[in-house]
Amino acid sequence: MIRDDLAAAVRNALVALAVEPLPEQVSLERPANREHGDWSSNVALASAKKAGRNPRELAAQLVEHLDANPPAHVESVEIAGPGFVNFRLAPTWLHDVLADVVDQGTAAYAAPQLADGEKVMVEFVSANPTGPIHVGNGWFASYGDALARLLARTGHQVSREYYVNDTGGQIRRLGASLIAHRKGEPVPEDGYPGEYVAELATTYDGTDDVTEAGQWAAERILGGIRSTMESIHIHYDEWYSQASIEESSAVAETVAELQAKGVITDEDGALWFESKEFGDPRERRVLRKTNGDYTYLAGDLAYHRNKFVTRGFDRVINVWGADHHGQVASLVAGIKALGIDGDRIEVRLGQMISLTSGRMSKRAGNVIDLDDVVADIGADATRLLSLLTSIDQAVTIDLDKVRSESKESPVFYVQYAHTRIASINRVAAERGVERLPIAQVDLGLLTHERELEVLRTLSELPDIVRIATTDRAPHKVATWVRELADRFHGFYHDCYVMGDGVSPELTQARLWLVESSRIGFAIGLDLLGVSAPESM
RNA sequence: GCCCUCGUAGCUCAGCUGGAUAGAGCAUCGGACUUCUAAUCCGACGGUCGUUGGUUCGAAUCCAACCGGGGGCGCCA
Repeated sequence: MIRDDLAAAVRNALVALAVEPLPEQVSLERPANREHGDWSSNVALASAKKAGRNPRELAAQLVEHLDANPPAHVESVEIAGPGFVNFRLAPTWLHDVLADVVDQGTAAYAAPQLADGEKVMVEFVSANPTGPIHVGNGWFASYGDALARLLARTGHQVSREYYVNDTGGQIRRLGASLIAHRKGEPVPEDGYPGEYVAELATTYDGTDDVTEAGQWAAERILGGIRSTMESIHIHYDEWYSQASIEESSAVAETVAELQAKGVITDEDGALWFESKEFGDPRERRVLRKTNGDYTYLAGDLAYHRNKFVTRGFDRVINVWGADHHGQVASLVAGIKALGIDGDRIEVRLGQMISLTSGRMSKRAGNVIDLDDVVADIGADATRLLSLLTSIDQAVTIDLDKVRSESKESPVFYVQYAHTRIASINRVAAERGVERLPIAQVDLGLLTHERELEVLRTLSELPDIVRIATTDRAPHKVATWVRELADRFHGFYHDCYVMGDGVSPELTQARLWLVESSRIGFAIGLDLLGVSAPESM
């Protein structure tokens, strides 16, 4: 990598100049402004003070040294501003990038191995099976799946999981609603008035037991959720039943283990977990109620003990909506109390998704089913739309706008760029133009600014993948893919691959540039779970 | 009240482990189709980065306070 080469050269220069102490890292970045060169280092600014030197003088000495011993591809080194060291490179460094992309291909390019097979579970959505999932759930679904894809690409062994809350009060309320519908009675105040319940009621032939009815309905609703997930290409490895945990001895065992560790107190016949000792801002939490029932927290702790201890996951990432924020501290406290390193659990809280018509609520009747959106704009647009923004952002969706603009959406923009690649290859085949082995092609002919922009963008992908993974921020990949599409459209417009006086040699070089772009799109779109069509 | 989170262009959002003149799409206005399909490209317009202080050579980015939006503080799940 060019950056490593440049960093090494700068480091050597610092050593030669006897700079003490040497900075731990020599940072090299791509300046926002092209006039500042291809790569820039602030090392003189960053280390001058500690070394007791003047930043500009240090920078000048660095430049002098680097000028005398220029790294590969470097055309000039300049000092700028308060003490930046700017490198101007020959386009050959980008030709190396092209060769590198093609050489490594979709499987290996931009696949930094950040872990050595670490077993990580991503649990996401896990919406109660009391109704179809809505666009807000879909937002987190796309996020969780894309994050799982990133982790898989970077050397993690990933498992996707949906925790099915198929027991408890909301299931009984669902059952009560179902029975009310069947009897033609009004749905209870705290019940589920949705039409889907009425529809289910017409086929329910079980007893009037609310639990039985609720479980029956939940199973059917969950079936719908599964197919909705499949429709946006999300495949869970496990649909883990809360009931299965609670019906097993796992909850009692977990609480007993905590008791054995002396972090449980018994008061008024209830068992309390002294959670504050483990970082919970709340003093303590009930694990077993006076009536003998275990609380949700107890079940959740048993579930997480199962994830770590029984199933042996090294790391667990839970993707939750911000409305579950209150649960985090207690859960983490409980995990620590069980003797599990708190660093092994991560809870990513996504900000709430609202509609321009207000926050989605069943009462307000403005819940939009994910199915409807997928039917409207398609799986790809649904996924990319949600992956364009960070989950830290509380977004507002204007559904009418999404529908009316879907033809001008980023999805079409990106996919259209990809189809242009296919189209170039198709026309090349029609005209009998064959791509020669890259070793026989003079990539040095690629000097048009549009060509170089494409290659610069491709050069950034490995960093993007790394940062998107460590920041748990797949939207960075989406931003990158859009940029690649932007660059490629520019190239397509200004640089014909065939005809129009383009020499056969230049055609060859450009065909390889097209191929490297194809690889870039393939990697980026696959990480997002968006398809890369050959035609539209 | 306490805790978390967000506040960037008319709208929807990038940029945030500090870097040099803050970006994109949409909207508005104006250009480019005999080409590998214009679902594209080029240009213009548009911002005291919520406010005020602080740290720093340098702050949209870090810190503090305040203002505003959202969320959370159950023997619900």
